Amino acid sequence: MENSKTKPRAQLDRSAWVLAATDLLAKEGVAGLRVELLAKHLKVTKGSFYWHFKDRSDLLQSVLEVWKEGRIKDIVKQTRANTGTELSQLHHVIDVYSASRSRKGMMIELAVRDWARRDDTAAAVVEEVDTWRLKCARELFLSCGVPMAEASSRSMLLYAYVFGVSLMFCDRYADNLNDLKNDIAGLIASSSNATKA
Amino acid sequence: MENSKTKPRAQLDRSAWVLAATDLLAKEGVAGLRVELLAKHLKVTKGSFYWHFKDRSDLLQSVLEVWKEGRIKDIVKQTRANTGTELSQLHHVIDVYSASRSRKGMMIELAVRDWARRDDTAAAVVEEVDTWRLKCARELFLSCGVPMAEASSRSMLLYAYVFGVSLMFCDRYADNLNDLKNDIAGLIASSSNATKA
DNA sequence: CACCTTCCATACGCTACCGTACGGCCAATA
DNA sequence: TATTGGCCGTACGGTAGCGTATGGAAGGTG
Repeated sequence: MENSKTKPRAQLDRSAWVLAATDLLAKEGVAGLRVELLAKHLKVTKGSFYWHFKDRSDLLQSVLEVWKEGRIKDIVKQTRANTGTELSQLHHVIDVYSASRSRKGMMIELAVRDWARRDDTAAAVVEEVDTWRLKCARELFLSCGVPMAEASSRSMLLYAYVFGVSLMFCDRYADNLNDLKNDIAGLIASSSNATKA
Repeated sequence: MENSKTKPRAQLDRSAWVLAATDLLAKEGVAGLRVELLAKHLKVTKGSFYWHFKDRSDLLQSVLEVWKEGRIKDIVKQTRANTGTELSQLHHVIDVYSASRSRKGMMIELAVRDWARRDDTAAAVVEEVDTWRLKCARELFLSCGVPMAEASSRSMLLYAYVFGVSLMFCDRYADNLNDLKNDIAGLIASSSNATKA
């Protein structure tokens, strides 16, 4: 019989560790993702950790892998547009990836990207995820009738904006932050060549 | 007589430490900014460090302060536009702050912003710098004839894009990266209401 | 020359962390 | 019930980093 999750003494497996590690990564960054601290969060000792993982970098590798798969699955789901609704789908993507929407997801995203600035493995993962996202967004723009070059530019602008705005503390500027974000979404998505939003 | 900088045995002062610390910050992030490592880079021991600084956080505080002053001075310099050239001035700002232009400056910027995600002091500094930058950019847009709300939106978009694109590894995507960046700059700066670019 | 101030080196204790060795608990199975 | 293997606790050595204490070199000043 499988482990019932009602059991107080649930055994930990790799995925539980990776999940908790991702949480800690979001809060503290890669440098703060330490195995003994993580073990304390999971109410066990590192003896458990070194049973499931060869070493710390083994965990980090798994965190990256799981994050990559999740992000790729997510982006294809979010950009699967029904014909004729591509424009609203674009706004949906901007909205979903907007910082305040899923704060935790964005914290992970930023931690991974900062990680990637100094680690080639993480950089490769980020690059792969970006490639998927840019590809999906570009196709949405193309479906809206935007020409190829502009579709590429707007896709890049879209994601650069989404990540960049989460690096700013814009929560403290505008009284009407939602209006401002809607305006910006309009600037990114509304094309001069395609259907007027 | 003051210390001549030609002396091989130049005494270190606070600013020399802060300068080197900023370099290390750019490379390794806040977590990697350690005093003994920094001392090794400066070919001295930490005995010197603790003469000039009370502790590590004293150094970090100074790094933040110096960075803030430098960024504020820089932004008012970069956005001081002659009448009639505001639009080209906007493109200039985008170009200057673009990632590949001043790689080192952007690495510092990203390190500080990641730092600010977990430190309130750093967050306050970043917020102050952002306020200045947004204000200066907004005024440029206003000078171009863009209405107030749109000027705010475009300013936010501008900086979010600039920081965000430096988080992406776009060097590996486009064969014609410059064209793509120019296109994006056009999207940000060219307004539907103001003078056509 | 004697003396003081400035700046740095050395040595120390302390903590946090990594990875390993090994022993113990518990459930499943024969 | 006896045994086995999966999972975890404990203890250890080793490293890196922080901050302190203290001594020493170099240069200015009386």
